[in-house]
Amino acid sequence: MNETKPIRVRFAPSPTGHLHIGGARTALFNWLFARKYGGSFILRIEDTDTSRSTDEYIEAIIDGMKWLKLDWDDGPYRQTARFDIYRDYVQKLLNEGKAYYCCCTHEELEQRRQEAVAAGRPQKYDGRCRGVEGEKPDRPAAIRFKMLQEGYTVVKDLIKGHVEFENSQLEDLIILRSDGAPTYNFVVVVDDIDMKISHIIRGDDHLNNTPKQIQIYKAFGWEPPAFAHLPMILGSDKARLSKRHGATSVMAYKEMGYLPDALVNYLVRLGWSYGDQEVFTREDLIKYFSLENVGKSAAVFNPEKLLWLNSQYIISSEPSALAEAVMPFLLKDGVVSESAAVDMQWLSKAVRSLQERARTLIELASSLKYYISEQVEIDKKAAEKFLKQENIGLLSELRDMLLPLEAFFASDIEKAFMAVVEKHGLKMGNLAQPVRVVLTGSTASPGIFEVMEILGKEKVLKRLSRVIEGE
RNA sequence: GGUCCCAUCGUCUAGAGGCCUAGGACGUAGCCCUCUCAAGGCUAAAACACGGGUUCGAAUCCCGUUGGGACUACCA
Repeated sequence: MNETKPIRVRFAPSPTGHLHIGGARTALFNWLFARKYGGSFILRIEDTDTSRSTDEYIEAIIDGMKWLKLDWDDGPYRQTARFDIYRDYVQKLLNEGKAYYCCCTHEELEQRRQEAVAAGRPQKYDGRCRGVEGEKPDRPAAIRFKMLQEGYTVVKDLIKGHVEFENSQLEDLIILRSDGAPTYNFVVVVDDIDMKISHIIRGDDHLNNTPKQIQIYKAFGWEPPAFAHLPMILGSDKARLSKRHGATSVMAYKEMGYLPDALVNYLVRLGWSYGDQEVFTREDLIKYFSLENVGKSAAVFNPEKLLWLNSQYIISSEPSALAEAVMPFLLKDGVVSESAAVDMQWLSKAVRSLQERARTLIELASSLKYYISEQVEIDKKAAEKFLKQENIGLLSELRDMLLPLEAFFASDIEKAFMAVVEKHGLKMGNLAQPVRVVLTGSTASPGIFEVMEILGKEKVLKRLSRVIEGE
């Protein structure tokens, strides 16, 4: 890449909302790039729009980054803390005649835009204040950057390739608002130079901003960083992903019981691939990641595939780690009152039996209920189908066989169970299903002997008796 | 409207001119396994947007058309 400059990349969200799917993917690619090449990953909060930015959203974004385990080496910087720096640079442009005061009001600007639309002309600032350069006017004035109008600007993008823009299409953009706050296209340039960013990896919604920014770099005599514009993430209707497509906040996925590694794995495959491989550890990703394998076209976010990946991560998790991860969900549901009250070794065993049956931690917690709770609520339809009178007798016989058991392992239980089955010339399922309904409340569960072992003799007998006695 | 980007199964993608009878994954359907449900295994249906070139040969290169998206703020 660049032989001389050290690799430094940044994620620069504006705190006007939670960390969303698109932002997280941008952060992830930057993070991977930094980790891959031993560079630095910088977090910079772009809060120059003070009317829309909040401290709560800064916290929310940081929470999201932490949950995804995207650690940064430098920052978070806040642009509102750097306004003096930006103003100095604005002044410099002013002094050099590369920027000018503009007294056009919002209303005037808006009116001229309307007229341009009506006349079918390009909506571009007409540059009327360009002529009246000089000292600061008495009226409120913004400061515009004098955009070069001749020739064209080339963006050499690591993903999109060679992209040309005609300079005459670029307008004199406002770099300092009349209230003294600098604007995005200006501060982003100053910061990326000041923070010695080597590669700007961001969404391709910024591709059109890039030639404007390149002109600002040039006005200062700065060498721009390398650019890499990532394709967008779309909703199912191919429109830009937004709230109406469902959950877009990263933390919403935490609450829905997704594992951060699963979400990271899903996100990285949106626009990037490594042959036919679908599941990657973090180490894999760092090892294999490359901007060269990033695609150019937008990707539709597919919740089904994310769900599948999550199930894969749940299956391959350590039961003990999963038990820890599911605890907040058990507490939230009131299944357990305090985590200290749970035997984690036992819980891990219960979790292990459910791993390949739960796609999210919520599903896991939900199934765990029938292991943990004292009694179980029996599904009405399941009861109608399997708890008929003739089955109650079988349950009673099974209870009699279980009663004297001293060891209550699956193998012991199976012997008792099979004795009843064989005595009546039944099939396994004839007894397994009624027992399953009694013990778990539903017709679907892990293997019945395993369920019984995990529940333990006491709970098993209690639940059987409750049904046999018809309470 | 203008500027820019993009275009392989429904979706994510492999594919860097002959390895393509277009591969994998999710989802869907069927079968196997089986005490249920999963997981797992096998199988199936499913795509190179269209039209012109270039070439002995094009999913791959070029042009156009169409379609989608982004930007077009004193938002970022």
